[in-house]
Amino acid sequence: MRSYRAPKGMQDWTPDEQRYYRWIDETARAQVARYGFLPLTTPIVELTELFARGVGTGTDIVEKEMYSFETRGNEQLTIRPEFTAGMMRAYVEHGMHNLPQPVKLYAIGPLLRYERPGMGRYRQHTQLSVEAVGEDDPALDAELMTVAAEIFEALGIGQLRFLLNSIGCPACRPHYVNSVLVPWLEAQREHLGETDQMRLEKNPLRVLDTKDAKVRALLVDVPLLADYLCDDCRDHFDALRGYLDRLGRPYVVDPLLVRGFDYYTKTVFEVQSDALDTANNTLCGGGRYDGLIELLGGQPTPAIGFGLGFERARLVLEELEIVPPPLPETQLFALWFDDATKKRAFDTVAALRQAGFRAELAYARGKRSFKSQMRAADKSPAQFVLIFGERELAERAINVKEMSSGAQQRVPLDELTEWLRARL
RNA sequence: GCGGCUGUAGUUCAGUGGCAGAACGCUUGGUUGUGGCCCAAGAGGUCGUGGGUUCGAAACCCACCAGUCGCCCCA
Repeated sequence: MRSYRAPKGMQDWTPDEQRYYRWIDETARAQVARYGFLPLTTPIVELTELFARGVGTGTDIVEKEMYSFETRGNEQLTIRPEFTAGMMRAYVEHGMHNLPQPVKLYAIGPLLRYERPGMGRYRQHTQLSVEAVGEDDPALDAELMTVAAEIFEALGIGQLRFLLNSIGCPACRPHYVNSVLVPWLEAQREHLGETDQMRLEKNPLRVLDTKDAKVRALLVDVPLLADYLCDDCRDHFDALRGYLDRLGRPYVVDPLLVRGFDYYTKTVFEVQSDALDTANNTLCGGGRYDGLIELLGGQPTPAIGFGLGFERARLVLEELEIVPPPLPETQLFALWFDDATKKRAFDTVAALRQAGFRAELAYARGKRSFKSQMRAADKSPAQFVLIFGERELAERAINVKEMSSGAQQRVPLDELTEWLRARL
């Protein structure tokens, strides 16, 4: 029989790896809570139409990366490829515009995208998504970028690059794209590679994001959106930079930074790490999406959010040799000699667990040498080994051995709990 | 989806046409009740999968699958 593997681009989180994800999860929750963000859990699937409309029919995600299916009831559903559309659907559905604004929400969970997997890119991956809805104050933009930074700092990850840009709004971007950028790019058309020519047709802004070195060189002269922003977008961007400067938070304005979702307006940002020398070095990406909620049938409502990838954060932690705090591990390990002492060990371990200790028993179907049991105890993380012998059985006591020192002491059973509490 | 590289034990890898290997890890034992070091024994592999070439394939050829690097795109 053939053995099974996890589906392509998907991975198990083994016990050894759990500590990374638990730590990232707990750290993220603690950091966003300091800013008043509250957890929101949405379904892992939504109507396909929600993503088509929200993310944009022209995007790669909607065009070729969604896990979509039809239910027995003929609903067209899609496993979420991102969080924002579903969270905004929930905002509208639950009338959260009636709450004090902004409504600050976060979600953590798996997303699925049918992509070609590689290091740092998986078909199923995990994100923290942080969204603040109902407010267009650039101070909020600054705070959102800051909380992202603080999550990484709390994890001990430094050496990050914060890239920032404004991609304008429906009042100014179309004019720039149609009347300035496209004509300029058309004039350079012969120098563009195949993919950049395609982008020029489909999504001209993305040509700015090219990895083609020749095109990048040309782009030093490209007219920048920054010079064509409307007053509102310019004021917003200037104010955001002012707030970031007040915080002393370093960032780089990258006038060529654009992002893949159709819904972004004004602020876009990315956090990259030099610790990852792959192409997938973006740890965190986000931006403002002031038009999305109206697009999904709600009142016109400004909003901003970002996504932070757990798998990539973990890769950086490993690369930097940052070891997460351990999960709760076994404190006590009980050994025995024969049937009678094993029963006493079994009972005592059960009682110790009831008392709140993490305790394990040496197992064997029948006999097992004491040495073998002691080796098992040595491999366990237990600090103390509880030894149940015939002599101790008679005296209603046990020997407690501290593994780090090898020191051993006889403790009456009645006093065991107290004795251990004083030491663990 | 396109192109390059790589798939041998749980892990890291050796083996380049002639018996499937090493190290580490794992299990058990090393005599009457004590771990780490050491010693011994053992378990664990359809050599990624399927086809082809050959007297003979882990090795050579093809396809597929998976991983990885780059592109596309993204966390």
